[in-house]
Amino acid sequence: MNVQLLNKKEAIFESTLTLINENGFHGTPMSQIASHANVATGTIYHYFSSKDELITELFAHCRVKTNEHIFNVEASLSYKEKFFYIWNRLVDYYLANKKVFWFIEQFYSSPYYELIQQTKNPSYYGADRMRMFFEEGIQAGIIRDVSFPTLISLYIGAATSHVKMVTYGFCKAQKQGREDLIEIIWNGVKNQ
Amino acid sequence: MNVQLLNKKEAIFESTLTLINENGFHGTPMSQIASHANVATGTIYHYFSSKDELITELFAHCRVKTNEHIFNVEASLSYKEKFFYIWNRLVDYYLANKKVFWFIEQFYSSPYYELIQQTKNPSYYGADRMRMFFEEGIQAGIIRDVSFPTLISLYIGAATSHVKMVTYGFCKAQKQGREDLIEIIWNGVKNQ
DNA sequence: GTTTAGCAATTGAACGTTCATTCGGTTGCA
DNA sequence: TGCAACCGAATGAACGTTCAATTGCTAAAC
Repeated sequence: MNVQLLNKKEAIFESTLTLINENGFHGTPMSQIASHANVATGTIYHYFSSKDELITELFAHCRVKTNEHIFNVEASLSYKEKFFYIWNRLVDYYLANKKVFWFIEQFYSSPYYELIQQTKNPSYYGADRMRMFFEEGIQAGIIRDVSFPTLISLYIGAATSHVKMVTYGFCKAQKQGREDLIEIIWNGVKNQ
Repeated sequence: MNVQLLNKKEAIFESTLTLINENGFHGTPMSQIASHANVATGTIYHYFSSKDELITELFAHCRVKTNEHIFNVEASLSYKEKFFYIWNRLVDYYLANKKVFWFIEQFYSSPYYELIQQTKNPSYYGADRMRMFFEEGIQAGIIRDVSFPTLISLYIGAATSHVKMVTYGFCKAQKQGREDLIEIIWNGVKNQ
């Protein structure tokens, strides 16, 4: 697969992301994706066997990209620093890539997600590194032994809620709110 | 509008909720909603002018029902007790009405939400009572003076994330996790 | 160095289906 | 008598997908 082909697939991904953000899964015909990406309708079916596969693969693609970005962290940092750093990287990434954020949100809360949960494709699971990171902190006695879903609910839940607030325009003093949030979570989960 | 009519409208709402949960906004034809609700297709158009209006009104309906439920709280409780009580009511309500929860989630992350944000219909705003409740705590000096979006991100964000975890089947020890969550949030926002 | 075969990439019109919406007619209540 | 509620077949537009035809590239054959 040469560069040109990669570009076409990327263009299809990018157009799908943009149009689904504007019009939703329905309301985004393949023909529209095609013309937005400057390819013919049939070309999409050269890369993806169906609209469902296109959307499902785009989801996996977004997850991989997001994970690559947020876990790109200096090993020399202290655990606490990493705890803050990764969270801020996540919020930054979503704010800078709102289309990715909303596509993932839309996908999670749609029946699509149940479909891919049944498959075993590891690309769909993004939580492994997060789990490892939390376990590292628990085993070192730095954070409390709280269950993984609880930690995720706090850490990821607060990050996504914050991004939603900013996107909806409910959040004026963004910087202060962000710092408060992650500090409250840290204080809640750290030992002592 | 007599009782029979209310029942029909309720039946249409209920069927829409069920089918959209299973198949999404797309994948749920009006004809299917009609037969599931035991009415003719045309009847839906007697109550709603379009599919979009049906979905938008269903959203407002769900929000009102949810708010009615969670803010039904004993005035005699202390602020801290109310803080815990309302949060648990919210989680309970969503867990007992998963279809409502997922419909709201799907709606929020879809382009529908942007549409209704432009309207001035107060039914669509569910945050007012939550804001009042937080302001009450801040003014009484019981909770820290943290911005409203920050409080919402923690309080609602953690609740919805928890419900998602349970629904996805990631959350085994549900009871402990719930208690940990709201306690961590309380400790993070209370004064002293 | 040119030819040629073959396959991947690409096209967009055409197909068949599905779906939101309409509408002319019926029922039932006031 | 009139009007609201209700019906469901009919309509027409939109959409996912297919496919026969074309282009462009690569590499083997000469």
